[in-house]
Amino acid sequence: MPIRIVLADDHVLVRQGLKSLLEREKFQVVAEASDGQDAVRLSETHHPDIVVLDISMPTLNGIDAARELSRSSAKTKVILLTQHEEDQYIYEALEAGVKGYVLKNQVASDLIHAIQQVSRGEFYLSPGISRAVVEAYRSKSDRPVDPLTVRERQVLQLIAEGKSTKDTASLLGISVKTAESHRMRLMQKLDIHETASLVRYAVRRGLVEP
Amino acid sequence: MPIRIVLADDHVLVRQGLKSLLEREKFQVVAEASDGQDAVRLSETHHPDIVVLDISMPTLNGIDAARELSRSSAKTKVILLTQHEEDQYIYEALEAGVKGYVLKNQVASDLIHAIQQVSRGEFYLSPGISRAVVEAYRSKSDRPVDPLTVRERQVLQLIAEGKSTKDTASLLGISVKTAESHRMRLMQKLDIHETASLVRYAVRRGLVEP
DNA sequence: AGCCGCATCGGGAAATCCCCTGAGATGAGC
DNA sequence: GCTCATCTCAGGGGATTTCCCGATGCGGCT
Repeated sequence: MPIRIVLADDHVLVRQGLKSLLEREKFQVVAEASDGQDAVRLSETHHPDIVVLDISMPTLNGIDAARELSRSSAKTKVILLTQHEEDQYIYEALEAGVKGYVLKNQVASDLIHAIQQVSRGEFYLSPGISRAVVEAYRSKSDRPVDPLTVRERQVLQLIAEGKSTKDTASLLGISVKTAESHRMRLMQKLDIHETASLVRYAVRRGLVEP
Repeated sequence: MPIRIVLADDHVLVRQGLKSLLEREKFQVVAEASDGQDAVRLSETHHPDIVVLDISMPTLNGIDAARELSRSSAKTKVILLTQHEEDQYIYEALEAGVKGYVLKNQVASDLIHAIQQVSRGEFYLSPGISRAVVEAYRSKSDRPVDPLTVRERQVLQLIAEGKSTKDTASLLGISVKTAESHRMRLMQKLDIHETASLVRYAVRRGLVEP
C-alpha cells in the first residue's frame, strides 16, 4: 500500500511538478490544495499519511494549517516546504507539530527522503537549517511571540490579501460580527488602528507577499 | 528529435518538479540553472530550442537574462515563468524578445502548450495577462514605468503609510475632496479597489517600507 | 485657438471600517 | 470545580472609504 499524500502549494505549476516527482517514486497523491484552508479540509476528509504544505499560501499559512491538523488529524504527519533558508518560523513550525521541514532549494531526493522518514515516524530537517533550529531553541526563552491567536492571524492574512470583513466572514464560515470582533481584537493587540499598517505588518510577518 | 530545453529556477525542488513534468512529455532537458547568469551561460553552450526562465532569480533576473540571450543566442526562444498575475514586467519582457509568458498558477499543460507553440515560432501568453499585454502595447511609445502622476504617487505613499484621506489632505495642503479624487483615480489606473492591495503595491514599488 | 492631461474642489450615497459594550459556548489548565 | 483564553455572535454609532456625478483653472501640444 503506497504512502498517501495531500499536496498544498498555491502555484498550480509547482504543485503539478511536485506531484509528477512524487508519483515517479510510487507515492500516491490523493488530493491537491492551493490554499491553507483547502489543505486542512482535504486532509480531514482524505486522512493521508503525509501532508506537504508550502508555508506561504493564501487564506491560511502552512504553519497554522499544521497547527490545525495536529489537533484534528493527529495521525497525519505534516511536512513543510519553505523558500528561505534563514527561516525564523522554524521554532513555530516545530511547536506546531511539524514532522518535516524541507527547503525548496534542496534536491528532490530530499523531499523523497523526508516523506519516507516521516512516514516511519521519524523527523526530517533539511540540511542547512540545523543552525536555525539550534538558534530557535537558544532563543526559546526570549522569543518575540506573535501575540495573535490562529484565528486572528488568519483574519489578518485575509485582510492583508484585500478581503473585506464581509468576505472574510463568509470565507471562514462565520458571522460578519465575529470577523469584526477578531479584527478589532487583533488591532488592539498590535496597537494598530488602520488597515494600511495592518497590511504592512502582515507583509513583515511573511503572512502575505507584498 | 525532441525539443531541447534549458531550465532555470532558483529552487532546485521546483526545477526538478518541472523537469519531471517536461520529461513526461518527451521534452529533453539538456541543462538546469539556478541563477540568471548560469542560465545564459548554459544556453550559450548548449544552444537549446527553448529556455524556460523564472523571473526572480539571483545574480540576474529572468528578463535581463532573456535580453542577453536575444543578442547572443538568437535561435533560442525564451519562455518566462512568473508568480504574479499583475505583472508590470510584461512590457519589459516583450521588449526583451521573450516568446512565451507563463504564470505559475496555471496548469502544467499550459507550459507544455507554451513550449510546443513557441518552438513552432509562435507566441504564447498565459490566459489572464492579455489585459496587461494590451496595456503594454497601448502605451508602447512612452515608458509606462508607473502610470501614476507625481501627485498620485505621493497620495499613494501617504495612504500606504497609514494616513487617512483627511490626514493626507492636510499634509498636502489640499482639500479632502481633492485627496479623494487622487486616491480614486490612482485606484482606477491600477485597477485596485481596496486599501490593502494598494499598500502591497506601494511596498512592491518601494514607496514605503513594509 | 482648441484639445487634453492634470490638479483642484464639491455633493451625495452606499458600503465598509473602527470601536464600544455585552454575552454564551467550548476546551485547556490548575 | 473553577478560571482563563478563545471563538462565537449581536447592537449601535461615528468615521472613513469607495464610487458616482459634476465643475474650474492651468499648462503643454498641435
